[in-house]
Amino acid sequence: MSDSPLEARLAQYLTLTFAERDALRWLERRERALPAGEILIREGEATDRLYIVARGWLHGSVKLKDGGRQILRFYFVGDISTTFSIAWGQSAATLQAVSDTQLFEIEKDAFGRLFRNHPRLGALLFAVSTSEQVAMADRLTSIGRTDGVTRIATLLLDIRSRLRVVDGLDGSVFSLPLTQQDLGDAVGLTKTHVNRSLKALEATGLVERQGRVIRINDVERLAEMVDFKDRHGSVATDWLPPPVARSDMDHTG
Amino acid sequence: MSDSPLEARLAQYLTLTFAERDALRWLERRERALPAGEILIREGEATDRLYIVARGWLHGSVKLKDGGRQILRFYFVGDISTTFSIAWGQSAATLQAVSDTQLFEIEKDAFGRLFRNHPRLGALLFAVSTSEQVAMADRLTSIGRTDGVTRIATLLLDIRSRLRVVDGLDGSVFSLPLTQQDLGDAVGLTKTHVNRSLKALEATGLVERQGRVIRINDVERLAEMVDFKDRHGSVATDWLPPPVARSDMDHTG
DNA sequence: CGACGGGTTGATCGGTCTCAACGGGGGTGG
DNA sequence: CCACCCCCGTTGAGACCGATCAACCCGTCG
Repeated sequence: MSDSPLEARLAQYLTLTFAERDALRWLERRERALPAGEILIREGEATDRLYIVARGWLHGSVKLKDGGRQILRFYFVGDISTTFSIAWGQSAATLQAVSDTQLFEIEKDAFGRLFRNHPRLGALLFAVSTSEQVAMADRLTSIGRTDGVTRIATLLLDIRSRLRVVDGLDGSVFSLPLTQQDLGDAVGLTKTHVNRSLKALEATGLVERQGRVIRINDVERLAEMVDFKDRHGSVATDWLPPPVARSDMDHTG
Repeated sequence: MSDSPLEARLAQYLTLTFAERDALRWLERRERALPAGEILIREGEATDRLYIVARGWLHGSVKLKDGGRQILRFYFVGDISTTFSIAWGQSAATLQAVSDTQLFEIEKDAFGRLFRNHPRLGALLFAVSTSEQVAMADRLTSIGRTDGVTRIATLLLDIRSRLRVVDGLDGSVFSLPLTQQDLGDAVGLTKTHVNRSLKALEATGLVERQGRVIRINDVERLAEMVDFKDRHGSVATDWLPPPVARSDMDHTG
């Protein structure tokens, strides 16, 4: 695996300097494979590591008092698992591979040095993190105020949109290796009702299923119907500080 | 108003250098008052500004297709309104003052320069932003999977916890200048059901109300009952890069 | 071949929404 | 200064969405 997922992601927003690209690749040295279904880290477990997704995807979840589970977000190629671990010495969520996954493992220290050596990247990562926060706010709205069909449709559109950015997914057909229970844990429905909602979605003709392969027949219309906003397309970069001069190149901080 | 709210907030996590404190104060020059109920910026409106809360509090909300409203988060003293605006040229939410508010207005450019001149602060702001994201994830869980009483109780505990950090609130009595409609928009309930949930909460004896003043009689037990986790207490700073040397002091970037 | 996990469907229950009405308090205009 | 009104809080009755409980099917795997 020679491609750098994080570099590829950030390069979508910004033309990176050689030094910046170098620094990003420097982070991505310790590679690790994680088969589908395996758990990377558990809620509450101590850690000083972060992970960059290089292939496949994962989800982050928490256990509820009543034994249930809430899936909080998904991690796709180029995402960094800072959300639930960087602000504490332990993980605030359980990270589990949805599909076969390839990861780069990095120390929090090295991530910190990135802010020091490449402040423009630090600021860009801040912006990306913020856009993810807005995406989570959208999910909050979806879960809090809309019915089952809308929640499911919104989730499908969101996942498709992410896979598009990340896998270069061209059309509107994608594999969704989640059980209906998983979907329910993500949108706050029981598996029973997820099933009914999926059926109802299919009945509109806008979505088709064949096993765990999803086809969205009319993305525009479905997005309009459920008031979906794509937050993953772009990020403002006009406010970023200039990149550091070449002579400042340095990995050690 | 001579105190620096952002400096005070960040100093809770870290001993700041003189240069860092200076840089933070440098951001807080353009002051602005906003009376309770006034709108700072509307969803979709173009902006290149951020705001630091110096006094009072606000909330950020979005309009729904059906005419409803979802309150996404609250902003307290020391918070920066980066969430809904820094990643785009326009605001993703409407910001409205809950109480009489004092703000510092800053340009996104100046915020960007902070990453350049004081990378340690940039990294710290990243960490703080991430912890807010986890707090939002908690709300997602609360709204998605729990009943009305629990949602309201969780919201009350969260607000109290924030006011504590920020206003030095000592006990468990605080003023809550929100209508029951507002509370409903925050937790995803109708005002009718907010009222019933509040009544039910009072019936447990754990919470009292007198008008819009709330008293939580037994914080521990209530937190235990609704599985509330306080995310605002601390932030890991061991991974931050070292502060810049004194000679690097500079506002212009 | 039996066990198991996931998908599907039906029946019933319950929490929340909707619709509706009323009361109180504070602000406004006469 | 009083009357009105409007917003907010409160309470009730009925409808509805999604949860719960339960059963059955199917494919896979041991």
